[in-house]
Amino acid sequence: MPDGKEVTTAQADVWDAVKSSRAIAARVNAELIDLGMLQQASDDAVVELVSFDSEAGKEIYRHSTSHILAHAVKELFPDAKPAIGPATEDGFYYDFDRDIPFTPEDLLKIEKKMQEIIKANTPFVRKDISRLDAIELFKKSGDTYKVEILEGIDAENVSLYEENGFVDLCRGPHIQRTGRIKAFKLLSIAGAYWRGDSNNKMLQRIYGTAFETKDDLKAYLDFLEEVKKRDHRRLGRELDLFSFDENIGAGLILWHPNGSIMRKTIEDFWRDEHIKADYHILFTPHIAQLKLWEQSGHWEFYRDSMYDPMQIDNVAYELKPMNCPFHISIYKSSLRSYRNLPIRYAELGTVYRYEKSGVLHGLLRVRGFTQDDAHIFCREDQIEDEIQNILNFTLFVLNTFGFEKYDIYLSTQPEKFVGTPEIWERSTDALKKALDARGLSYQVDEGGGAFYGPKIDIKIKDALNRSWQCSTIQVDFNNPERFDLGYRGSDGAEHRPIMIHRALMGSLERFFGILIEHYAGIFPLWLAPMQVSVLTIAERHTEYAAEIVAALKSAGIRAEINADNEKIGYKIREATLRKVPYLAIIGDKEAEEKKITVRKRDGENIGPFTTAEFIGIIVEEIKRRK
RNA sequence: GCCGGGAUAGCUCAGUGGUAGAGCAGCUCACUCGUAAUGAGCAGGCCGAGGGUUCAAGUCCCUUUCCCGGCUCCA
Repeated sequence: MPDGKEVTTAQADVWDAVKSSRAIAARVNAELIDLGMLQQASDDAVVELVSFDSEAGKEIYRHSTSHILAHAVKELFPDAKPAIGPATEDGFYYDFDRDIPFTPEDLLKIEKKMQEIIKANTPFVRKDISRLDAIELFKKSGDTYKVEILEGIDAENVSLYEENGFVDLCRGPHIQRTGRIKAFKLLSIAGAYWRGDSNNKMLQRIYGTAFETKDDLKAYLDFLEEVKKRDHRRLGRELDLFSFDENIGAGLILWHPNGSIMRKTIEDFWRDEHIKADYHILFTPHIAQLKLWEQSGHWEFYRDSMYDPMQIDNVAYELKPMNCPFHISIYKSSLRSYRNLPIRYAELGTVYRYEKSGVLHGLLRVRGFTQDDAHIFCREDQIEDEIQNILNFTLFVLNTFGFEKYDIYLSTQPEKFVGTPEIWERSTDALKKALDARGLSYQVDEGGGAFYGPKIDIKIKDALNRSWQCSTIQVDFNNPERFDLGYRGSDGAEHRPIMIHRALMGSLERFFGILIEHYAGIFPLWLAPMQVSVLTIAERHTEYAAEIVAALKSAGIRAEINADNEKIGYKIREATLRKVPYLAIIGDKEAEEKKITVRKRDGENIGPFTTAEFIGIIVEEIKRRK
């Protein structure tokens, strides 16, 4: 039962329970079935009712809505061939093959037709037939995609669901009647390859979502609105942080003054903390000879997303897509002994990758970006300690930027790999131990490691509970081999070091985009591009206000004066829209008492303070980075 | 890269083959004002770029750049 109660299938009891519940389907002996099939369950079966509250329930509910969508499309556009229509995490979609593209107006028509189908409240009827009969049936109706699916199914029998004359191939289960759908909305139209393969035909996908109540649907649509409001591309323009220019090129970012000062703040923090954590900060070139990436193997694997090499003095040069070969070269610039290890090199290294035009997306997917990269060269026996250090360091950095929830994944040896199984086992074990030592729970992605070593990925959750993968820690057995790295051991012999690649933010640009959305542009004081705006009431206050700004600036605070010929309400509004954390308001009272009245971003008034008191408060808050 | 939709003033957008518009922002002037928009005036455009159809193109057609929603991809 949804409430956790289990009952036996004395039919009458079960039906009473179903009637008084919001059940959508049932799970009998762990198998999901239609409610209508409950009668066939044996008396000793364990029955659980599945409602919309469960993932399975949502999926069935939304999948049924997608059937209704297909039914409506079929009625309105008989030339459209249905392909597949599953539920997704927060909705559903259905793919159709049709020569004429659907328009937003079509969507409204389809919604209307769906309402009619729901209102008719006809039952979903399951039919079990042989696979071959089903193929015949769909061949007759010209449903070539269904035929193709059936041809790929490895079973004697399949099930069909029919609802008021509309038949679809489906494993089920479904809701009992179309009237069960209480709230749905079609959201968008997009292209999608048949079976997700870019060699296949492009179909038209209609996205939608469905909920059990109108209120829940509204809450979801409100959430989508909130996502839109926080869109870093929109806030990036509104807060004048960055832009793109058609004349410069797709996926190439222009950092405006406001964005740049924030980036500088982030970079300063990053570099300072790395130096404290015994990393060496590096700078390396943006282009280098192609042979470096031939040697690293990147050219072989990622040629498609690397820019074409350029010929310079008859030598092929390449815009760098990765920083590792440079760090490796620095490692190799001197003989290393076991006493030197670990050596930690860190760089905010800007790399260029040719991303397909269609995937570019604001700051989140670009063609030029800066990795907060580090490479650690260590002995095998140092891996565990190093990973532990990195984990602590990573979580500290993520916390500082306001991310406190994350999912951690450990990826293990894939089918194709370099190195020996023994070293894979030992280092994977070291990663596990490091995670356990920090008391971090994680999921294991079996076989999900890169060919060159196991890795730990950390996905952060933002204020809207959306997941973003930023941090990655990867052990590398490949590059030390390819670049013939060595160190002199205590035994006097030459040994091969292990490399650990690691990024905390991943890409500075992308992380910045995520930060914008996480904070909705309302940045904590230490990051805010303008920290204090000093607003004058009238012209005669300009002089005192300028004194305050000068004092704030000399204390390292980002401050400005707004002595414009405007009313105070206007100035407050203007600064509030720019999300300036503190507004100092200067009028006769303040000028006379040599004090400052302060209005916080949320509208709260504090003070009055002397300039020194106010500076103390601000500096302290900046220091705490909260 | 693929499918679909777009690009008009700094921003948000209207303009269905016949004289390029609005609001906000900007500038000027007046008001010197106490916690989210004072009023008036002015200026602002190669209608993304290139080609074509037409007496006439922001509007129709082709090419191209860039953007948006997805798909595929992401060291």
